[in-house]
Amino acid sequence: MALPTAAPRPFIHQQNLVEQVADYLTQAIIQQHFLPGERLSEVQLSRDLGVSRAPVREAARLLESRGLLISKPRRGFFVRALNAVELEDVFDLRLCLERHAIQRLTERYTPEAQRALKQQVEVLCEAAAGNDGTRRIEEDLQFHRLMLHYAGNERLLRAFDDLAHELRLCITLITKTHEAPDTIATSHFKLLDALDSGSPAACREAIDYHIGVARKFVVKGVGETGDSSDEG
Amino acid sequence: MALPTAAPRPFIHQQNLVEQVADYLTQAIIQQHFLPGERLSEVQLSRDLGVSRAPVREAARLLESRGLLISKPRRGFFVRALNAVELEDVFDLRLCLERHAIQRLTERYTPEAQRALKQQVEVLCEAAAGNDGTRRIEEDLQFHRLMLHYAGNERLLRAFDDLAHELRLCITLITKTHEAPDTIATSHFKLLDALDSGSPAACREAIDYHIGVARKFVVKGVGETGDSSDEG
DNA sequence: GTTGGTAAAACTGTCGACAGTCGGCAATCG
DNA sequence: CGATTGCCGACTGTCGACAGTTTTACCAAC
Repeated sequence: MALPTAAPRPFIHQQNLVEQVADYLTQAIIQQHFLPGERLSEVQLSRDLGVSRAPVREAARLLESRGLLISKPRRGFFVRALNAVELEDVFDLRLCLERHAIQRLTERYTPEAQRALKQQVEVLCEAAAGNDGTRRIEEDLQFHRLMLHYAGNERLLRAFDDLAHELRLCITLITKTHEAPDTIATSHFKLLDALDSGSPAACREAIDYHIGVARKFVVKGVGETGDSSDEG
Repeated sequence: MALPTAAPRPFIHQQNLVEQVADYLTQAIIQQHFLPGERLSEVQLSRDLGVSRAPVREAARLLESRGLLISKPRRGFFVRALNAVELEDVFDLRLCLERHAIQRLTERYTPEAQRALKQQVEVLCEAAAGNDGTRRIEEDLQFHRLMLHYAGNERLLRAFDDLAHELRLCITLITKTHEAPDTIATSHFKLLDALDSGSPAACREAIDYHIGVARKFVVKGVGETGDSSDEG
């Protein structure tokens, strides 16, 4: 069974201008080089990147479908600005998907899945100890991707991946408030314990707690930085 | 809707070419004017529609993000072919989303929502009595969209809308086996009754039953027509 | 100082064209 | 006779350009 390939490029040709532009824009947005609500000029971008407008437009469409950009006809593309309500919605949907996933997972919890998840938690803990905030987030997401993957519904995983782009957006939006390494470890080990117990109720409780913690962190962060509510 | 079988009017005049092309392609795919797995030529399409390749490409990207087309680098776009497993996954995800939605709905079941849903069921029943299969499906989906809407999470609704495109794909794929009008009515009235009762357990049971029925119909249909074995 | 109108600038939507690449076919070689 | 290789056609990826629209800047009037 092929492990899910998370972010950038494990393989495959990167001679694709569209993908390159999309990656560039994604990074730029997540790292806040563009402010939320900011308008992106196609000509400006194509000049900066040294390509024509066609691949820029296609990449922008791609990011629009991922919820990172918003297109307004005859106006152009704008960086998605999440307000508090939308943020709650994102985490609520995440809860919806992961509850379902973990329930399915209890019905097909193979030793292979157990091993892979445990290993990923270790990787995550290692990453959490370091300073690279981006990597910590990616390893965290990768753990959840693994859960979704072993839940045995690829479409469910795709839905999570779609959502993950927005998750990155609002998580890195408040990169200052990051959880302590031991909190992360505890939180994920609880998930593993619940899965090992085989009890759906315990799993549900664990995932509710887990996502609730993450949600609280982000909501708190938005409260501190002030929510970005401007988008006509 | 006048769908061109051989030679469409080579001219579409309205503002948004991309959306028009996307709508045209969506209809054409759903109504099986293109077979699953078939390759779509950009030049051919742009010639037929009387537009340039740029809007065709953008529309194709859009449909790719909706899961109706699949892009292979340097090869072009292919009509998505769903196999049995993917089909199960689609309905499982639908179950995931609607379970969550109906649970939320019980917590905020306003008279307005009640009225709107009831009215939509009546519209649906009326549509079910007629012969227009497409309209019946649309009104059915619209009822569920309303449920998702009144569940109060716009992101959840968007996830459903994304999925709905694939639902249409596999439902109309087997348009012959359509449910009897009274079955549709009964099934939806059960949902309304469950919501009126205010019991989350009853709601969950109702939605599980409802989607289970729909799933069975489609799975049966695929079994009859033979599953469209997929893309390499 | 503010407001309203007009004109210029910038931008998006769309188009046609060119180059690199892929798949298929046929001629050639073992 | 089967496999390999070179060629040909078709197609996608990308580009620069044009037209219509939106935004902005400027100037005049109150």
